[in-house]
Amino acid sequence: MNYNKVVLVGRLTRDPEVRQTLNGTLVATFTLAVSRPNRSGFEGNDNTDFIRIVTFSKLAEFVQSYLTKGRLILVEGKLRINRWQGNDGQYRTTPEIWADQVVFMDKKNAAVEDTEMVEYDELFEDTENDEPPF
Amino acid sequence: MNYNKVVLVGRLTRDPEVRQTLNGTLVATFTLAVSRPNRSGFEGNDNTDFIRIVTFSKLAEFVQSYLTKGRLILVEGKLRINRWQGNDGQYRTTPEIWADQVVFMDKKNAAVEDTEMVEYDELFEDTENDEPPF
Amino acid sequence: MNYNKVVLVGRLTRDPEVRQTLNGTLVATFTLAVSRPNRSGFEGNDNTDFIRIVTFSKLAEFVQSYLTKGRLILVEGKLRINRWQGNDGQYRTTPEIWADQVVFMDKKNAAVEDTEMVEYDELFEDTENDEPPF
Amino acid sequence: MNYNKVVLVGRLTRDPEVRQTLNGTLVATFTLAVSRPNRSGFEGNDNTDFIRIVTFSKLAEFVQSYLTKGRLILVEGKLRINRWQGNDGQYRTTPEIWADQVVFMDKKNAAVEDTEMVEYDELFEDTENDEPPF
DNA sequence: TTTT
DNA sequence: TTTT
Repeated sequence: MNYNKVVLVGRLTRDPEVRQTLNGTLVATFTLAVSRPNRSGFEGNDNTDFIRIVTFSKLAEFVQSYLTKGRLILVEGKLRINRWQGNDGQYRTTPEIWADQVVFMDKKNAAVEDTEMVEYDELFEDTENDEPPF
Repeated sequence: MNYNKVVLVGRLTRDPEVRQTLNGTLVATFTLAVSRPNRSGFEGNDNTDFIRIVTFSKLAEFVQSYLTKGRLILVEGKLRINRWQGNDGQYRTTPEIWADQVVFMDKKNAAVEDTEMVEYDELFEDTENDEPPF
Repeated sequence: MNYNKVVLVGRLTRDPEVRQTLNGTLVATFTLAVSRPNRSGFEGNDNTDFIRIVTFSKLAEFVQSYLTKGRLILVEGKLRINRWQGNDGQYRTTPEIWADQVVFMDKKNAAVEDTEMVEYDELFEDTENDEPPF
Repeated sequence: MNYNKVVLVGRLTRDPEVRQTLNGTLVATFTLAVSRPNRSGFEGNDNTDFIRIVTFSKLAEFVQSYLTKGRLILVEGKLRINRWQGNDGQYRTTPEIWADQVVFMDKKNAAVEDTEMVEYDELFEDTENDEPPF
């Protein structure tokens, strides 16, 4: 009965960092600068949220291959709040987005999801006629 | 550079209809009644959008097994505008949502995505310590 | 208990059309071409949804002033399914998005919502100190 | 060219806290427990994100009047990452959602936005006929 | 610590 | 009828 969805558009503050988990899964992370619209409805750069994005597996490969500092992208994913205890015994809380989709917004033609793409169109090759769909 | 996302919460007007494509893919469809909030910000049932939802494969199985008339659900997917020609030669346009996620909102505990779930938590079993995540 | 949200990124197929309702409200409409990602996860132009967008009042003014054919924008709004009876007595159904936010994706610096922007930052000018926010 | 949108469904961990800013704006805050779906696609309560929600003005009044511990709600808003310096000189980062819409998911009929509701339907009273909308 |  |  719960749901968690985030959609962000912003720019990478740096090139992504790539590492691997113990079991070999590729993990690519980066920070997205998402500026807030100001009073006039137009954006300023005075107020910006810097949001950590985490990607895995195929999507991490895509990130590693195509994303670089300064690129404008759309990220879709889930907000996760990590809670951990510092050396001083205090609990801290750090947010990150576990992305499941990345779309370029600034150059040509690319979007990738963290899933196998289903070939929907192929399913219906036989229905190219004049019948209403329902 | 394009993106298409829809999130709806509403009730099934009937039990889903299930069929199969020529190549054997399961397809389950149903109509979601999504009422519009009225002037006071509270909902009436006088104004309602009836939106056709289409699901495939595993998600269609889930829909077939669990969804029934009247249930309250959240649907996430893509808006598709089908365009087809009627017997009178006129073009018509019918909208539908190709769902990739369904979440129950009215009973206990269920959500299903049209993808294999990645075992994110398992990836990090080794990192349960006091280090900050970044 | 219902909810209806759409987020689209695509290009205007033409310049917006502007008109007024009987009571003087400005209405600007246009069609957004939203192409579907193809099998490789990269976009093609073979498959595109053409989606009618409707804006009112201030947002319509913004659309009239800034949007032109070919521009890449993000639109947020609600999906509405209009149902009407044709001359032949048949019922038809046409979808449209009633937008409440438009963001440029292709040039510099603009986003507008169909509401007065609240000056959140001003509310907290007094809290610029070292205290945690909660 | 930036965008920031979050949609969450979860339960209040406590009754909201209400306060006022120096200039008199009402602020209501609460924590939303959003559980993550587990491997089978069904939810467990072992893994939950606890997400701080902030509301202002009219929406804060609504929250104060209607929301109580345990209620299931949908929240729409923006993700903000606050950065502040602790007594130890260390920088911390705390996430919160600045909500602009709240919808009940567990009882009857309510949704409120942080804006004046526009009377769209009234605008078109004169168009209740058999004409296609475009 | 940050992007345009 | 359609955008890049």
